[in-house]
Amino acid sequence: MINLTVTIKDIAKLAGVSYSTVSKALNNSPLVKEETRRKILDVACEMGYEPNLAAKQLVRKKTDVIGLMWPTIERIVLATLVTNISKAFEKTPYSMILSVDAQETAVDTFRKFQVDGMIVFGESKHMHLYDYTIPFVVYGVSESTQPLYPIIDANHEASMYKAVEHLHQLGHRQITYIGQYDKSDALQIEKVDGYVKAMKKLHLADYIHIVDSNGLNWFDGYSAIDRALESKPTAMIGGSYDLSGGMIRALQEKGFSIPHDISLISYDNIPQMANMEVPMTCIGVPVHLLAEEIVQAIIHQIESPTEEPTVKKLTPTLTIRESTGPSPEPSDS
Amino acid sequence: MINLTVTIKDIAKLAGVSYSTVSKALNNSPLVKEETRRKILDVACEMGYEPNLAAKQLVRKKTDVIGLMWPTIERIVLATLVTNISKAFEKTPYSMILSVDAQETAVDTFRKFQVDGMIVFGESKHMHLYDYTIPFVVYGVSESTQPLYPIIDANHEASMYKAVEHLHQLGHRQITYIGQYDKSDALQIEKVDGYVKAMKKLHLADYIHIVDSNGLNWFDGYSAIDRALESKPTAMIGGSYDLSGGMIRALQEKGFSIPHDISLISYDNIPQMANMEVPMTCIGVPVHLLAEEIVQAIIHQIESPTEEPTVKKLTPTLTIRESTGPSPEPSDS
DNA sequence: TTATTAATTGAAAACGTTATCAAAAGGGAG
DNA sequence: CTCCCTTTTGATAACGTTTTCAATTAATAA
Repeated sequence: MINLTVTIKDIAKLAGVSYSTVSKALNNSPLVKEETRRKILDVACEMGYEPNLAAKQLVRKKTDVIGLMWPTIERIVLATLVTNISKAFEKTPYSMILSVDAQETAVDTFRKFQVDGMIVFGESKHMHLYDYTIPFVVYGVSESTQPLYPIIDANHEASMYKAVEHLHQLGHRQITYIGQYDKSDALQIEKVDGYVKAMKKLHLADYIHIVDSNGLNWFDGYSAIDRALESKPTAMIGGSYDLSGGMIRALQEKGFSIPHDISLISYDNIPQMANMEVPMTCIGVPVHLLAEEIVQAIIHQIESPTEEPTVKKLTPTLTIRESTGPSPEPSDS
Repeated sequence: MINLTVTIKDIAKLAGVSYSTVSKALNNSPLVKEETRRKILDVACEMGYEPNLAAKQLVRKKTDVIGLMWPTIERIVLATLVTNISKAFEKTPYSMILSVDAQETAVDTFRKFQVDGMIVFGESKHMHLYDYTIPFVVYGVSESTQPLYPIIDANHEASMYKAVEHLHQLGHRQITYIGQYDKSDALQIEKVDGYVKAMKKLHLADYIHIVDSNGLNWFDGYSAIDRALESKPTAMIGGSYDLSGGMIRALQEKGFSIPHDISLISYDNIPQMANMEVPMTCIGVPVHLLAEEIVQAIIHQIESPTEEPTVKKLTPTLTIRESTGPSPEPSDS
């Protein structure tokens, strides 16, 4: 049982050494003899010692804490990423705290806490985070030119290419895309563009069919199916997790068997994809890798802050499960 | 612009006073003359002074920070509550940090940060949070006997009564309930029980009709409508926000007009209810009040921790919007 | 005036660490 | 046995606050 009232001095007394030696021992300094280190550690453990973060921070001027700004908590899309980032931090000396406040408030809170760095979801045009001196990285912003801050993002174009390519290799030609086509949402547009480019590259330009789901929720996918079926596709790509859930259900209700009659690939590479009504083949950067990269990026930014900011586009993975199979039609194209 | 390198001593030098006086001035101590206080505050403001939390914490042994444990971040139900709690804290001297880790990890993190208190969502049977010395309150646990820790919860039975009563007054008799009936989920069961009790109390026992939605998502509500219509109801009560969204859509697709043909009340009292396809009449504790109560409870718990823990059941509010109206049938019962 | 009290200010200790040196102990070599 | 060098340990000064109590100043009464 941890006891927060035990200090380094108590340990020193019990171990019969000076408290500066205890400090060194606890920080694995090479300056202390192995034997005494062992003894000190034993005593510390026995007393349930837990270092006082505030005291440490006061002298080190470092908190080993990173703040994650997530003002749009109601939009669940990022929840899985957040938990994965949290887990990724466990393997590092850093811990993470989360703020759900508006960006201005959040950055103030983090400054008060003196976090060593920040992770920012999306971009806020009205804020100049780089005016502050806290290192930060941004996730999920499309920016190809020289950025003002380090950006981590998935390579959506490459994702779409992999999806189309996979279906093409299985003999599919009529591959229909269902997703949101909202010009103000750069991320969605990038997916659509990626789909179009990939189809063209694979000489499937004639088969391009984009169905605007008018949203990214379950029911948007469910109700887009009728329009999608107009092109008599043998395969479909769903633009996001929730969307694909609705698509599966609608197809099954109409008597289609997946993947026998129609193959399905979904965007977003999260573990939940394996637990859907039909285990989903999906593309995208696996969310635990994404988390890992984001964590690495911010730590790098903290520890060598001088470098020029770069955009890091992560290579997506195609995760093949049971929702894709060979095209039912003879591929006589 | 805030400058974290400015200390109390810098201010003292510039203001021509001792740094202990500065400390008092900044803490609004009555021991310092108004005139000097003013001057010090001016200097502090001009220099962009921000107190060092670590130093403060070291001597005060208090952080003014409260930790919120929310391990099931993927279940969005509580997101609105979290943002409201966060906002509620803005009016207090406390700030909030969030941990999405498993309870064991979360409590360790919070201990390290030396939070003054914790808010726990739901209960974890395997953990004895009261073994630790940090004050905490629990939200959303049904427990009527003498609890081991302070509990805040909505009065679900009273909620249901208000809902049924409202519909009854509008002349409705056949009031059908759609919700999850999962025996292992105490909260859902409480709602169903509340509905049954209310119907009986209002002499509507013959009209009781419970439709198990087998879940709490949008589509669960959507697809439960057919079964609900079997009893030819003039009114329905939906067990949660998402559920009600699906119910509205299904009813509209079938050509029912709300509230002309069928009245609808939803459980959960969140602002989003006003923005649905049909602005929803709803019951439940308004989420901002709930947040307020939770915040008050943990602060109380911190500041007078000796009292016996109690269960606080909050009185629900019926918020009437456009989804309820008079029964289309003559109320000749 | 001078003594007495009240209002204001300041000096210094404390909070629990880390970090920097100086001091002590140990180990060879001459 | 002494000297020097290496290893290990310990004193002490920070870090930026709050808090306690002593010291000063101002105000009042005698």
